[in-house]
Amino acid sequence: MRRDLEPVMVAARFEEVTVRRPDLRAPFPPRFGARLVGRTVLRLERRAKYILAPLSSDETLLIHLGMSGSFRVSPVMPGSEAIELAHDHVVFRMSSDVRVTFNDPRRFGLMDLLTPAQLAEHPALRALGPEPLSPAFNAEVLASACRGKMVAIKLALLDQRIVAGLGNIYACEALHRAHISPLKRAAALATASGRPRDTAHRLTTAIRQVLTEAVERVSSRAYRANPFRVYDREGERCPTPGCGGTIRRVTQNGRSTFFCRRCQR
DNA sequence: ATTGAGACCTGTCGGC
DNA sequence: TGCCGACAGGTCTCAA
Repeated sequence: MRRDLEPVMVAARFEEVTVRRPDLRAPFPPRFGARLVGRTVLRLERRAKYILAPLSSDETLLIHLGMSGSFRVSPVMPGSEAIELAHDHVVFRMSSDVRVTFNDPRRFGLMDLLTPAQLAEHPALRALGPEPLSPAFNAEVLASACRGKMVAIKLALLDQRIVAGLGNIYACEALHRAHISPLKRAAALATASGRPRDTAHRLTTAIRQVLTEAVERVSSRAYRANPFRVYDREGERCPTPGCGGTIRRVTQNGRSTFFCRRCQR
């Protein structure tokens, strides 16, 4: 999403902001539109699953897609009306002559406008753990964050304080690649037998792999029906070479986990 | 402090 | 065909 929006939003000005439905996950801040119009987007950054857009006003636009949010970019054609779909909640008309439309059926998404002080103190942003694709994330860091944790490793991976930006799909996919059972206690990572940190190392490597491939797949628009090895594949054969197991679905804290009991221990 | 359950909201799908 | 429950890529709050 960041890569899609960057070319049309960075260095562009908000010409017009339309809020059709001001109640997403949280209410919009006061004078949301008025504080955007006339401002320029300096950069588009991502942190975990948030997009941050620092503006020429020193405020920062904060965006989260929730479960069902999406953006679409369409050219502004002189004399032709914009197409409006169900659940189009926010429209930005930019000086780059595009419309950027936020669509979100479930309205779990979020848009906020933060002053520098609010940005620095933002509780959700402050609590985030390391970015998984940055050098700050490695086997030592992961193992140490998991030390003493009695929760299942799958749930620890979804905890944004431990690692930032992993969701249900990629937590399942990473554990499968690393051959680690999602049911194992997180603490077991820190005390795994064998070479020191071997398990944690396999997991950090797998996390980097699944995320790197996912970003590549999405930004190249090489879409397939189900590009995942285990997610939403209950009952299918495990894709691990020579495994022969069957993908199972279990529920952990109300979320589905897909894994192979045979090759994930 | 940690953990699990429920809440938020709408759409889709499978079974009867 | 129509209804109903289960489930969905996330996060927050509350209570034990």
